[in-house]
Amino acid sequence: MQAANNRTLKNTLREHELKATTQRVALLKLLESTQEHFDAEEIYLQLRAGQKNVSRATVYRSLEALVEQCLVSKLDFGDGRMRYELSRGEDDHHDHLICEICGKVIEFFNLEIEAQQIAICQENGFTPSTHTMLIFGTCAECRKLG
Amino acid sequence: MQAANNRTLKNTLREHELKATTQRVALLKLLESTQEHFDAEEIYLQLRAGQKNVSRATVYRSLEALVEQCLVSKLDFGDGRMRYELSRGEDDHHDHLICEICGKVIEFFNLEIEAQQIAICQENGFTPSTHTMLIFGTCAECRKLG
DNA sequence: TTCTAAATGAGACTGAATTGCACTTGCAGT
DNA sequence: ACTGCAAGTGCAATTCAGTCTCATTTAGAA
Repeated sequence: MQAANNRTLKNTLREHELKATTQRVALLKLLESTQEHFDAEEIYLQLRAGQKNVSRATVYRSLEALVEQCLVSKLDFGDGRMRYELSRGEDDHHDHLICEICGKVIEFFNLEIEAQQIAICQENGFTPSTHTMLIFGTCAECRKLG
Repeated sequence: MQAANNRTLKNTLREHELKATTQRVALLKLLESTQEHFDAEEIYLQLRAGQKNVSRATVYRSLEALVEQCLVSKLDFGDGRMRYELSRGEDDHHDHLICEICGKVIEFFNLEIEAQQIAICQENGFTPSTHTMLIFGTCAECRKLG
């Protein structure tokens, strides 16, 4: 949404004890500029297309560091590639509807489901840390076209 | 649970238009004998340990065929390997709690969550086909030991 | 028993992700 | 600003799950 400038991005990185390298700033900037869920290769290609010199290894290592600092979320849509999205803070949890036709991703959050999850964990003496919920199917647009 | 004999397993395969090869029978028998969620490599090694000659390619191809026939479910626990479990029929849907310490998997089913999922899909004009829900955390035993 | 489409085995191959190592750079301390 | 060096990067080699090719074998119908 808001286009944070490089200074802000650098500060964000430093606040999380990460060196503010040009590669990391460019990567964060890219993720900030989109609502899409890119995979590592797409991020690599986008950065290259934007005249940034980055290697794949750096993309992977930077993403790992950003995920570790909770600045970025790593998503597994079950197709063999991990996706990444900027996380909007600690309390930004949401789950995903994924269109099997066009690949579109719709985010959602449901308090009732979250509550039930906690209840289920309690029933099983289980202490939850994270959870993921994916609903696959067909989005409205693809349904019309189909 | 019940130990179906080879004859039954062969019939099951034939009912699903799959040739009842020794490899497939052995694979089904293995899955039937456990509540664990093996990955392909574990299945391959178990079959080999049981003096069955099977190749990795056959394990993968057989699992694919069995999943296609809904005799087996393919599960993605997000660690880069797919797990497989015998499915107990069309209406056997359940989700999973996964212990991050010991790897134990607890199955659960919650009608309220299922209902909410349907509601969410309707709100978004989304037609669901399948869904997965994983809750990661620490199981009761590991919590005690921790 | 014979025939043949389907299935298998062995190993080459793919694609995402990781690693080793030499080189570069952000930045803290002067 | 300059310097030192740990942290970060680039490249290429490697790993690892899974897929594919193709020659050989086999289930099961005729």
